Amino acid sequence: MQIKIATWNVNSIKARLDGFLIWLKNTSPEIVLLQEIKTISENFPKDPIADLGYNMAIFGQKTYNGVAILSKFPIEDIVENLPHFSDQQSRYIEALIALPDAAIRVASVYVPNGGSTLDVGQKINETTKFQYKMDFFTKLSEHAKKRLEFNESFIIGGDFNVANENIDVYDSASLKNTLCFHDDEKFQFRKLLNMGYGDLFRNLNPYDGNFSWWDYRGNSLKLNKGMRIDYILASPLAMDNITSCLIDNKALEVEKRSDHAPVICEIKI
DNA sequence: ATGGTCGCGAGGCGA
Repeated sequence: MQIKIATWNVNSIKARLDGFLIWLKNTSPEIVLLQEIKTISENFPKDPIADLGYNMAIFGQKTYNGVAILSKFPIEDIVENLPHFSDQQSRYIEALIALPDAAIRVASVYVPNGGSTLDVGQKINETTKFQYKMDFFTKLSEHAKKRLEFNESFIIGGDFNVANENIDVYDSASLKNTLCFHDDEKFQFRKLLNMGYGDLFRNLNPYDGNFSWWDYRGNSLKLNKGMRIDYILASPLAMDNITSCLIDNKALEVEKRSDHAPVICEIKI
């Protein structure tokens, strides 16, 4: 069988609900990894999503952040938060999806934005936010490394808040070492690649400079001044069975759009 | 231009 897995930073599930439900019905992924749902779990719009045939694992938070996993198949072994990281913010949820004749582990991750980089003249709390981002990445790497010992299909999708290569940003020269394109952030992200996880979009589309996020400000989407900061990463075992990966820009052709586009992959099971 | 535009929640913060 072949299944479709999508990741999407929706920037509030409630503000996005109408368009999201249409997209969900039309796209019909077997598994959806959501970030920035911006609601506590109790207020997540479960009913209309369940009506479309989805089970849900929701790790919400008031006002900010919040991640979730939707699945047409049973959701088991749910992990909330990165192990060994006492996080006040809801940014990581992982689960085992029980497919008919197999299982696949998936995670939805929302890496901290970082506030600003450690360049000269930044405020103390801003450097704290950047350090929090670095710490989060370190714990994510440690956990991802440990998961490789399972030797199973493991998919990590989400908003990593870093563009990895020059073609992943609209102007690599002017953005050099700015937030989300800083060498320290790339180093953290590349640790995941170097230990064996594959960046699906980049592996299947080596030269495509597509973006996944555009700032609401400055008419960025129309000018295509974006960055590719949303990824689907796959463990080596899963990597061998990926058949496609695309960024679904059409999902942003709605009145109330997110500032992120979904990323969708297909995998043979 | 130390701005801009969203979402949350009801003023200012976070992105």
